[in-house]
Amino acid sequence: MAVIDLSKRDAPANDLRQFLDTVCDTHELDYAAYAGVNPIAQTVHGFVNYPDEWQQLYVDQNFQHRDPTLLAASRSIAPVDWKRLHREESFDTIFHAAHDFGISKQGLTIPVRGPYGDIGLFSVTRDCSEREWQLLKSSILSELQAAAVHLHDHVVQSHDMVRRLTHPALSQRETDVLQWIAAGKTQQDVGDILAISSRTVEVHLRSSRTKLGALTTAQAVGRAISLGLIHPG
Amino acid sequence: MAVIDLSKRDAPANDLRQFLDTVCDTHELDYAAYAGVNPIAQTVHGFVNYPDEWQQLYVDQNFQHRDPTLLAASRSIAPVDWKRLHREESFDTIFHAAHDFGISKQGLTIPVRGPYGDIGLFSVTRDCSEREWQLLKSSILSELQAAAVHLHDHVVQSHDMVRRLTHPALSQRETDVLQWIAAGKTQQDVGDILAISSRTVEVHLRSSRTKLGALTTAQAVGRAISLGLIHPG
DNA sequence: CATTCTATTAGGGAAATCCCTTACCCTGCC
DNA sequence: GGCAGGGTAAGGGATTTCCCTAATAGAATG
Repeated sequence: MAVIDLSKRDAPANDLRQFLDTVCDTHELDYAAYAGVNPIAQTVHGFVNYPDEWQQLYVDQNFQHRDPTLLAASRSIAPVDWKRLHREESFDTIFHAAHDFGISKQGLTIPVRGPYGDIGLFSVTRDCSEREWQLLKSSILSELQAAAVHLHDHVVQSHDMVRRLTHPALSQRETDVLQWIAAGKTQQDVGDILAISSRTVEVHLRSSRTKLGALTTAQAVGRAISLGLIHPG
Repeated sequence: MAVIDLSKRDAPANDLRQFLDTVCDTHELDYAAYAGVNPIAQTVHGFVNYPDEWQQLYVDQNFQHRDPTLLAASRSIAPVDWKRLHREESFDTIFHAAHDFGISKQGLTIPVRGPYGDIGLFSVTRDCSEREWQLLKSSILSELQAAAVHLHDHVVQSHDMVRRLTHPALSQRETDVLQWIAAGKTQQDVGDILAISSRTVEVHLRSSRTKLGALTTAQAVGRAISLGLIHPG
């Protein structure tokens, strides 16, 4: 098994980048990429070994917000073969450009989730015939999945992402209020239930929205549910 | 939290039970177990190939609430070797009892998370020397991780199907609107995005609420997310 | 011990949502 | 054909939410 134990190293970006290279070398892959999604800050941190020019374009164009491989994988449990996305319009938009940099349309993305809503997305590509790709995939998929878990675990352990997420911390009152709102109560209802003014309820809601990075209460409810902070009512 | 034995309810569970047996046979393991945690319904769905008597005791004693292997794994990204838990008091409490049924203290639990807060916990055990265990573990870990993902994906897929069948579908427009609302847009924003009046957006929202049995849009968003009809924004 | 930060409480006024109603176009059923 | 039902679209007016401001208490920091 060709998994480097990153946890035994001081590993900022260089080691992660090197880990991607090692994965590619040992598994006959062209490129590998890791993207860590922080759902609260709405940020994506990535490490890739794609050509610098493609990397630059990708970032400049904000592709991470509409990359169908990332979107599909972030909604899936199992690995997503990009073949499933070939029909989608947005796929062509991005991979037509990627092709100019020698990046294949053949690849897959493996999602890994942590306990605080954090998502790691590990992608690899390989330019070859479809039959070769299927053979390669089936022979290395489980090792890639293990590598993805390893990678995401390591990034979350070392990155400050975890510190914000492990203290996701809605206060008791904020959780109470949001839970009742998710249960379909109005602010006035919640005020009556909790024996406080509806204006106070609104303040708790506002600070909940701020902490969750949500623009509206509806978004905050959705996010809190997906983070396991409250339950759907 | 109730434990539901899938093997006595759903038909496909027999396949899953058989899958556990296969994993044990091909990887020289004693026992395997899967527990699916549904944070919304507050239930644990499990199937195992442990001895029936142990299963019975486990359920009767509500061990799922304090089983340290499940607790540790549900907070971890990477697989948890039970060795790490041997010091804990709660571990002895349960595994002293388990030992009477021929279940080893040597094992590991692999967590897998889905996009809606759902967690799958896949555990395997093997009674052997520690050195043998380490060797076995390193040789099959990645395959076990892949198996865990496969299991959880399979379980969630079949449950989703059930939920989708018993719940009314939202129309395309309703889904569009609700998805944008969940992404933090206002009704006016959504109207601009979809090139319709904000009043029309409101009508779609209202019929979404009606169909989902929700009193407010926030509740509808929460419910739609938990039903997998839209994604958290 | 002063200071800063967060949690909790709340009011006035602007902004957005929500309810009721109308309208048109489909699709399916008697 | 006629008609019921659902999807889509929209306006007027009542209700609710949201933003700004502000006070108090307790915990953490220096």
